[in-house]
Amino acid sequence: MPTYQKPPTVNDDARAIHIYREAARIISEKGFDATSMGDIAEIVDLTKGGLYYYIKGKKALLYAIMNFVLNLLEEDVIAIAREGDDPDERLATLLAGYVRLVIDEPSSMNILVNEEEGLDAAYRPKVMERKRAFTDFLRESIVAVLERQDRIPKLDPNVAAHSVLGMVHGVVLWYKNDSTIEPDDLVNQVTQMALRGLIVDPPSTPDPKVTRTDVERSRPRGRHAA
Amino acid sequence: MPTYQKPPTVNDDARAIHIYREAARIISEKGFDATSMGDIAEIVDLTKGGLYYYIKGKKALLYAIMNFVLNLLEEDVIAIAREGDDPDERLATLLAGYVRLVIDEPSSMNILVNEEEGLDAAYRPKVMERKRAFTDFLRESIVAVLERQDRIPKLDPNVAAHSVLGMVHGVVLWYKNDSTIEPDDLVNQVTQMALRGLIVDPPSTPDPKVTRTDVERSRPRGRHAA
DNA sequence: CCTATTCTACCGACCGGTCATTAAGCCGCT
DNA sequence: AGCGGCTTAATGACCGGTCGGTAGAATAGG
Repeated sequence: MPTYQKPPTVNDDARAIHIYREAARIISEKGFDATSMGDIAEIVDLTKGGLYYYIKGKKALLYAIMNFVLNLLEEDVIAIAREGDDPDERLATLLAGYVRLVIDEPSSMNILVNEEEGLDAAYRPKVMERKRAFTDFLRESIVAVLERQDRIPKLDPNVAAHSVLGMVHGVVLWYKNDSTIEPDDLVNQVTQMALRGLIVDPPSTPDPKVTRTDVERSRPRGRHAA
Repeated sequence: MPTYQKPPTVNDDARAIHIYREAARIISEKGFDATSMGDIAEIVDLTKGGLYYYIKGKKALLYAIMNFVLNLLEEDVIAIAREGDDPDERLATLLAGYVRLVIDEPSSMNILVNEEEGLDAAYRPKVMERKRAFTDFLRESIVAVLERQDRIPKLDPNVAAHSVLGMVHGVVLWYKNDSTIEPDDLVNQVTQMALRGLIVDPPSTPDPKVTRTDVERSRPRGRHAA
């Protein structure tokens, strides 16, 4: 049992993060199953064996990526939306923040949404619970808005919530940053479309300053994190 | 060049169709890569080898499933929407038909949307072209509607089209037929939500009689079809 | 300051297993 | 007898994961 503990070097951390991000990118492109550990090793200039110095296993890697983006979701989107009092404003903030997250972290978000079957059975419930918490919050926010209107025909909050989710998740499948439309514009348009589907007279999209995703705060930390 | 053509027997055809549909179901549940030929053989009561009497290969199977649902899309959704003259009505018909298709054929639709990476490079362009044609038609239908309004801020037709697509595709991920909401209801609500996002004063959802998907007309035909 | 030891970061070979695909042959029906 | 419909068995590719080993940097001892 060594008494000396080496302080964590900056480089270790940077290397690990680099691996997580590159892995997320390639997994998002090719799919989890179709991406081999060799593929991942190659793009971070390691051999497969070397990769296992940083990564516990393929399943753990997937779980780590999902946790990374779930942290962002809770800290930078949900928490901020919770601060709002007015239901309309709250929903608008929530939606804008969520769209921004999808734009800022398309790879991880894509994986979170589309690769749940690849999760280890031991991890799955934890991820599902956190996803459910978000869906619940979104649905409640929608209900609060719908209650102040008398729409005919009645809109089922569950249908509404999932429709909005689908709309936002779809962004990851087609939006490329180099296209003609700016990220801020996209956030605005998608948010407005969703709100108009729900609210008769929606507020304008909130100021983007509060919705910018803060990557640094939620990255995976330490070796074999997650 | 044979002069005699064996007429297609009912049984061959029925068995093949059964295989396609069961395969679509299980692939949609577990994902294409995670579904082995053994899995598919098992649920249709064959051995892996026996399956190859009906199927040319795994890639061809995927391609066949996609073609099956693309045929439905073109024959039962696009064609009918094209008949409408009024832009608002046309868009409403198109959306309702598309939602209905997603509800009627969730497995194949899920595969069409989410398993494109698994396609053989030789097949991919053909599938992409047909998907693009649908997206184009949807976008044009949206443009025709938007042109009659003066919305501020301007809605990008591309953003609008893809948002609507995402919304509808999302249905497949959460809607279970045994839930409290009826399929007709769901078609109505999703269509209305999408239209409200686009149109100030949308028409009501069209009569469902014209939008019921006709499976028999677009199934894969013959041995090793596709 | 020099040497011995330990630790970090990584390599390359390899293993057990799974998978898609194919070949050869068997069985029952006509 | 012959063929359609199927089974059994084998093959080769690939994959996730393990392991022994090692160059070199860091640390400790004298």
